[in-house]
Amino acid sequence: MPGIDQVAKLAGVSTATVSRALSGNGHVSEPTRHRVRAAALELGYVVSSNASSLATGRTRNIGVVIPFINRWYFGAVLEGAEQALLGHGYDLTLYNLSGGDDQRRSVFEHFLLRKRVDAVIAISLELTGDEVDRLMDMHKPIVGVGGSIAGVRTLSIDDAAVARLATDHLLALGHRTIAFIGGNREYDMDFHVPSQRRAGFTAALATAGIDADPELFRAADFTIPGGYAAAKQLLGNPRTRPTAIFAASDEMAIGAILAARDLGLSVPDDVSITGVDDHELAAFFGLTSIAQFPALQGRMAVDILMDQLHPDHTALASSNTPLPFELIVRSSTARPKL
Amino acid sequence: MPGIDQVAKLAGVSTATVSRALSGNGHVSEPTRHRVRAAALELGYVVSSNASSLATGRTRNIGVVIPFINRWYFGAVLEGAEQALLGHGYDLTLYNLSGGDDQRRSVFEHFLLRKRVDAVIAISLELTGDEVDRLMDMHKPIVGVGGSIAGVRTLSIDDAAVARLATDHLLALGHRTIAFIGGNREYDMDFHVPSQRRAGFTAALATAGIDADPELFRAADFTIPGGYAAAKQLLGNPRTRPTAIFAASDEMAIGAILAARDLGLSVPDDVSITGVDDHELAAFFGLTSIAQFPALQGRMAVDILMDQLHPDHTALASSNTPLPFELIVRSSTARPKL
DNA sequence: GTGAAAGCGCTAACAC
DNA sequence: GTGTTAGCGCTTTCAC
Repeated sequence: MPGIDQVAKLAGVSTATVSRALSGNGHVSEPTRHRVRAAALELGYVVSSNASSLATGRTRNIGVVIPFINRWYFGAVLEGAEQALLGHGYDLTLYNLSGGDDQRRSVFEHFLLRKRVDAVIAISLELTGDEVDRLMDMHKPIVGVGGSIAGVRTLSIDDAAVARLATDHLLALGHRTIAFIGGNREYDMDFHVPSQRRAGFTAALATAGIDADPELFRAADFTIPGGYAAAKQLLGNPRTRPTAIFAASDEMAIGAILAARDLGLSVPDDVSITGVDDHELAAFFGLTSIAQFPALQGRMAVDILMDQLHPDHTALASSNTPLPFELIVRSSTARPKL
Repeated sequence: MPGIDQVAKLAGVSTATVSRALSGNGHVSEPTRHRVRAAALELGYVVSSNASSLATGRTRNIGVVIPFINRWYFGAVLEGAEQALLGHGYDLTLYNLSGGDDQRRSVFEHFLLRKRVDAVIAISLELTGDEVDRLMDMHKPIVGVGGSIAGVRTLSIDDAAVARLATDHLLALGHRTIAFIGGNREYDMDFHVPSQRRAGFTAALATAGIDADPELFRAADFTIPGGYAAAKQLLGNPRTRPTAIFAASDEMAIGAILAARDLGLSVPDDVSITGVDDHELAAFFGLTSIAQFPALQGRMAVDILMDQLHPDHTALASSNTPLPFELIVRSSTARPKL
């Protein structure tokens, strides 16, 4: 493991020059730069990020805090962020907060504060004022994805608007008896995504002059089996069966499609179904969905951070940037049969 | 951001004592230890991991290199590793190698060598001799999951045995015309998992005195849609239709179940289907599967690393540890109809 | 454009 | 059991 001094010796310059030549900070003549590069290459020299971080105060490492890894949306955001960071020469340190409050506290109190990261990206996590303050105190930029956080730059889709769009699509097709599969309490913790989607759903119905029937609401856990079970309940009773279902996630919508099939109902002839996410399986199931673009969300979070970390910094200190979403109509929705 | 010297001042001791008291290395009297802890707490002091790493040469950070994030198996291994590392006070830096050769090279040449990680876990990646050497040169332990690598401590299931077990299950039920859905070249790159599973399949058939019919083999991409398409081909022709399908992954097996349903075939009455993984959806689909335990695999990899990093080090330098697997029989397999 | 030297914040000998 | 001190390997003024 050669050090900077060996490179300096080999190139016949000082360590200061090596540092400048390799980092691009400060002026070095072309010939010198070349000699240094050659020497570094020959020795297989790679800077020690610790020494460099200690000297500069910057780590080129971003902490990403995320509640799940193995759910499509979260994995996709993570993937997007990872690619973007790698492209900028940054590392990504992953903190998966699936372990409850203790773990969350320990991550915030010990891990993130060790000066190991330059900034943090929080995915679908509503940071507490205290958590934000501690990071701010250390001058660590934060960007949140998936909901707005007081005092923090965030990116999020307008969940109520998403739900309204989905519901309006169903209404426009002529549906009047529309069920909603939302989330249970556990999933409402952080940004109340399920509640907000339900609110948008209810609002859209209200605008169309329809009262939301509490019988047509089911809570589930954002998974395929959860959506399946909820839809079975909704669709099983022929007297109260809705002509359409809006599920707050594509996974649940896919579960609903499978439930309809198992009940001998045809989608969309007997029941129209729509979800949210544009999950990788949505096309396969012909699922009409409201796309949000998780990989893009990850990349955007990184862009904002880079902006904040590197002094072009036009940055608005705190604000929420709305994220794009888009109705993708496939074969799971149609006019209701007369 | 208070430094160690401030803590020292407040506690009325030297920085060395603070370091000892906080890290647990070296002897400090109980009262002193308490005073130091109290001072640290009061100031909100957290060690700078950079300074500490620079001084000790250890980072308490592990690099994890993984080809996919958003596939169930990989996500689960990652999750397992992450939990285990957090528990040991280690950070996890994630390198997702989905971007092709250039990215892979850059990760190995620049990122992993910056002395930022103490060790690396490679998931389903067959490291080249060169990649191994460079890491070894830096005295960085490596553990591989998912296949054996020359000179490296690895954990892997015996893919051929897994396939034999699945095939034997089908044979024991009385099936004689069994199709195999494997992987295409792209998925065979690293540890030849698809080829090995195919070999096990063929071997099991041979033992039963059956020649594998090349018409009953289809390559797919380890996804649900891929398995669906392959199964449609296999099951569509009534003259050549197999009575059972063994898919090299649960995702493909689930696709096959859906294909069978779409063709009006009953599972398992008309066709038995089995997969590998015990995917989180396997139970939902009643899929018979060979479970491997990815989260456990991640945890085991971490345990081995901890062992290697901390001087209990009974460690066998290089060897492959077989991983457990287990047949889980559900409702997707049964005797063939006469 | 380049070099000398003073840190960055901590740890680990080595003394006492 | 605790303090002193010399680094760990870089970066960055400040001179020249």
